[in-house]
Amino acid sequence: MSEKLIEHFKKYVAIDTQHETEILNFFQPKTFSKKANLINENTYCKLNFFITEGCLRMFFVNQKGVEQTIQFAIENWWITDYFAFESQTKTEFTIQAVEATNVLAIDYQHQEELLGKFPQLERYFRLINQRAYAASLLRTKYLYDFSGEEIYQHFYENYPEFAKRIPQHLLASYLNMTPEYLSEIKKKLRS
Amino acid sequence: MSEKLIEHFKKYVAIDTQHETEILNFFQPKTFSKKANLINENTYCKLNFFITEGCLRMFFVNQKGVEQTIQFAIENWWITDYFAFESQTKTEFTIQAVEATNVLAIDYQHQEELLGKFPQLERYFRLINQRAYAASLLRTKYLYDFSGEEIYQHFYENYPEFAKRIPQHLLASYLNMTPEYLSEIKKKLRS
DNA sequence: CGTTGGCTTGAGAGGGCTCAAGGCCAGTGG
DNA sequence: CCACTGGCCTTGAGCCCTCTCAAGCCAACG
Repeated sequence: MSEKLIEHFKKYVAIDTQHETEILNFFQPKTFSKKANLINENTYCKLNFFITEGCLRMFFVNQKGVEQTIQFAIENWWITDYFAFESQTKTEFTIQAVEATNVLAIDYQHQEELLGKFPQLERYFRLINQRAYAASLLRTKYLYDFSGEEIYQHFYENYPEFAKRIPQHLLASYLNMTPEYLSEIKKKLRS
Repeated sequence: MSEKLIEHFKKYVAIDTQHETEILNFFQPKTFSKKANLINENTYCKLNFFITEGCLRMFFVNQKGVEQTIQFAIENWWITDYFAFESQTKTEFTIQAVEATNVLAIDYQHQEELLGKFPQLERYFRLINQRAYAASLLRTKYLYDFSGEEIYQHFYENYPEFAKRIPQHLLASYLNMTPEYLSEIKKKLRS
């Protein structure tokens, strides 16, 4: 399971084989069943998660009381509320398992220690963050430019297998529309 | 002018005084007048910019042919299309000066060289990217949760001086609404 | 086999858009 | 220094995309 993380590191930076175990020792493997919460809204966000298997989502409860998913994460992705994680404050988000999920968790102090000991990982995380940031901006672009129908089509064409993997109402909440409206769009596209 | 960059580095990592000049030599100071383009859509995005004075915006032309601003950047911010910058591909965005603006520019190769020579800057950029990413997610949250009126109010309450600094139609395009509708909101809030 | 959660359908409503026109101010050239 | 022009902001009417609300249906699960 843990090899996935080392493999992922190695896509970006060099890691000595002899250090692999030491690096992995900084992490805590955890398993969560479907719908379990990894981090709760309004609590301190102490952990950063690397997903080795499964799928997580990050959501908040909007003014109307409805859960809005702002992010999904699957195998080989990192997820946490970086703002709360870094500043050691309470988060506005909940991170929840969409499926049964295995993660490697690391807390802030261990992460700092790890980065101090293996500075090349600063580069790894810089690149990861940069990508995540770029992806987030692209997402904003789509939300600005596309109608609901186009957003769904775009998503479906680019991630067909993922669209099937998650419940429709979660996809709707990620695409920023009601489940009813998503249903209507799908019907329209079918015909 | 250039001291601003060193100062900014020093907020996050340690820099030896004796290295400051060497570091600054990696950068090229540039000045742009209002409405000048720093990077054009559909060209290679070779530079990363640190703003020492002024204000830039990043926009794309949407399907209807209208410019949509997806980001502003002011003093002490970095801006580029990281996706195109990192992958050396053409960008979908234009970066333009909102006011007369001074920047320090660095191209991809020089940045890599700089990071190789001063690895502590990997940490600096990791933290910068992490913040940018966190901010981008928060922005998405606001767009998901708030109505146009609330988005404007929120922006105005949090950045009153900035709201006055930029033209209204650019603010409208950043807030994802038409200038006409922004005008209507302002009228409503006035009364 | 009954209950519950998720998906679908449909009618009605409204937030935000489009289009078109008018007014105001700043910058430019004479 | 003044007139003119073009860009920006405002107003209003009409419309459409997407939401709300309410009901029905189906599959999964205890």
